[in-house]
Amino acid sequence: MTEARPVRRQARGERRIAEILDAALALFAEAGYEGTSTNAIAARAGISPGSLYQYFPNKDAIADALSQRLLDELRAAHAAAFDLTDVAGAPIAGLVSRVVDPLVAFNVAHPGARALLGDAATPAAVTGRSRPLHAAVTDRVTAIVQARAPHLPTPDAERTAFVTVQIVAALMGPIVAASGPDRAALVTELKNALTGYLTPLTE
Amino acid sequence: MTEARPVRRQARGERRIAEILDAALALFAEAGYEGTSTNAIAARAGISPGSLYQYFPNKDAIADALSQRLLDELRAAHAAAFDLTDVAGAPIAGLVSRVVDPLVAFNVAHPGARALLGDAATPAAVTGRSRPLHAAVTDRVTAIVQARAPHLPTPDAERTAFVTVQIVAALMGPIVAASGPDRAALVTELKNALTGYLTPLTE
Amino acid sequence: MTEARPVRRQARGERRIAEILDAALALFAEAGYEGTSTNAIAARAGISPGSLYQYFPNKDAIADALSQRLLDELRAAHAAAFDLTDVAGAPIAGLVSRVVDPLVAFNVAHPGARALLGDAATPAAVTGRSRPLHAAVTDRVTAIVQARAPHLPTPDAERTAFVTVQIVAALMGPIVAASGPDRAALVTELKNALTGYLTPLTE
Amino acid sequence: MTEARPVRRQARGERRIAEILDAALALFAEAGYEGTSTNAIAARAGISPGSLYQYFPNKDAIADALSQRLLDELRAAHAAAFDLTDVAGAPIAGLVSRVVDPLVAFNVAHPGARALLGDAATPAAVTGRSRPLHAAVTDRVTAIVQARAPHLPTPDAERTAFVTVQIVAALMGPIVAASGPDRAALVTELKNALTGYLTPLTE
DNA sequence: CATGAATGAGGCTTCATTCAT
DNA sequence: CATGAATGAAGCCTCATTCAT
Repeated sequence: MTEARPVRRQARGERRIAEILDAALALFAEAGYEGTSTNAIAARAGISPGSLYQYFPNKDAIADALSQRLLDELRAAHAAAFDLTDVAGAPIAGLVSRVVDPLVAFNVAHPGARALLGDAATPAAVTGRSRPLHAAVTDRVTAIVQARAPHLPTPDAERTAFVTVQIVAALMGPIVAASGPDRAALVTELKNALTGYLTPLTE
Repeated sequence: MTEARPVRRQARGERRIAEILDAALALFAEAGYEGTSTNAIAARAGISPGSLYQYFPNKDAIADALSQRLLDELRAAHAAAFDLTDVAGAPIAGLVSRVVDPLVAFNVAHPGARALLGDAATPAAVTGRSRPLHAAVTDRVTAIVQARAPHLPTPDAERTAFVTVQIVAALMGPIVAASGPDRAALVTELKNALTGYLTPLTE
Repeated sequence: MTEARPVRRQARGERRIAEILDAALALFAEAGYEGTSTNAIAARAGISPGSLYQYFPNKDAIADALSQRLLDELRAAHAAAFDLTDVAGAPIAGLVSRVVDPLVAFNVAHPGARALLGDAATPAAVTGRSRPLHAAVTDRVTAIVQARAPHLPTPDAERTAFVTVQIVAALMGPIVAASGPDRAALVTELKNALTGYLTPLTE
Repeated sequence: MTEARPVRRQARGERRIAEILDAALALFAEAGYEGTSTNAIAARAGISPGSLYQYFPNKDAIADALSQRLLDELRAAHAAAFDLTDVAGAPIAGLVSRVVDPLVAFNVAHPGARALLGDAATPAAVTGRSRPLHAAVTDRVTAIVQARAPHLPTPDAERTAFVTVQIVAALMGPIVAASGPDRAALVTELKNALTGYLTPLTE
């Protein structure tokens, strides 16, 4: 019993954090980062404004923690769906599917992730926050590109990965927003675009 | 005297409006839409806050008018650089260049257009504002797609145009932000991506 | 008429500033610096919180401006009541009266000046604000001390002035708070203390 | 078992109280009364906020208890260093030293006492708290004054004591804040001032 | 039609205090 | 009696918008 407490306490704390991040994620998705007030996050999380600050020192920290959480989830999801061992000679189209499908699933499961993925289009300087999600995904894609096209100089691989991620990010919003058949169609387009873009690199 | 005035007044009014939009464009580029205050716009435009509201009913209206103005300019620029008459059998790569180059030139000339182009990634619901620029560009691209691939059903052509525009928009930010050689490299990537994406449609 | 406006405008602005400072002075006197909210100052000044910030960038600036205003008034009052030309051989007791009386009159006329005079006892580090009033008065007293006791090394004169001002400041609160006869008695005590302290320096 | 506990409990309680007051004293010295949060006091005392309120009903009560404790300590220190039996015909300068030295020692040993000594300059009405320390010291000084100048009417003796204490308090801050040689110089000045002030009373 | 002072709601954050465990 | 999460009022400040001049 005396041992159970810290656990339960800690558990409660982590649940609270999760609730706050859930609330923030939902609101960021609805109104963006700037359009979401900390009081609104607290209210949505079912706590008082003061409580919010027991878990996060300020609004930015919430966004950062949310980014981190999404990043972890994304990493886990992607790792589960994709391993780098058999990339070598695989056909591009298949690779693209294996990269895109988990990403789409993830984003559909987490609408609002995009608000943190941080408008690819918006310079970080403007928002004042970094975009760890983006960077992490780009790193991952760079690795895949280099595994598949080993002859490509690193800077080129990085640029390719960057462009790829931008394209994916650009279409993820519409994909998430679309309903069943439209979504599938957009996903197909995305894959076609990526395949068309990446195929020449390996020839 | 009473007859001469309206003209001059109107002229002055339009100049004022242009100045306001110039100011807004610059500030949106620097700090984003939310990060830009109407007072700041007025100050940059060299007028008082009260005067600003003589020309625009609210902040959103400024963004809308700016979108419209950019749209007009873009349309004009694009029309000057591109005509639809010889699209029929032209090679895709060339077409892509003819579409992309003026767009890049336009965006480089108008950094900040992107703040209005409205983060392709950000649903209009979030910003609360529509994205006429985007829609107009998409229409234009749809026309080109249909001219080049007449057999494509209209919905497909529209989707293709949409995806194309998303891709362009997604890379325009980095392109504008990049310096000389990096910018050129990114433009090349963009063209490659578009060419890779669009070529299969005509086969 | 067209010329009158800027003047009236400016006049109104300065009146507003004066009203704000009056309100701040009264409230600082009642509740101290920390105990006084900017909203309270605005309310007492009969304006909205927002208006307050049209004239001052933040709370500290109000305190600083108030210090400056009090300083100016004090300087004027003291200059009017005291000149340095005949200090040389004057008897200390008379000098003390000539210094103390205007100060007392000033502080009685401006209760609350003390809140800015900045609790001699409170290190500036704590309040985060400097104490220009104090410094100015000390400078003035240093000058008088050096005029009366020319042989005194400067550091000693400065320390003497500092101690003098501390003593005056320490008793000014009670003096201002006291009623007629008690006040007079305290003023006499203050003068006696200063005379007793300063007389040996000139022998 | 039930009988043994109360003692230990009480002992522990007093130790807790002492720790809280220690923490409060340190923090008051660093940041002043208003600048010190109860949570900070609890943290510094190594307990939880809730526990703090088990010992004190509110923040003011902490300050009051601290005042009381300082008062007791001061009384003890002073009683040890000074007895009233031989005051009668003693030279003023010596008396002053015997009063001032323990006070300085005490304040140096307890920086932060001043925050409670309650800015001599700040009316109690402002802080909302009384100043028992001040009152007690004044009583003590009144007794000394009356022992040394028996002919002085009580009200005069009280006023003299009050002024004396104000002067001491006014210089105690700078004295505590000063380093070695500067401190000594200030202490000398303080003694000179008091001697100059008090000597005439006995003639 | 210009001006710029005025407005006041609302945002982020702190903190004295309470309460469930 | 300890804990520490929870509370919510209040503080400072910003900004879209209005209004007197």
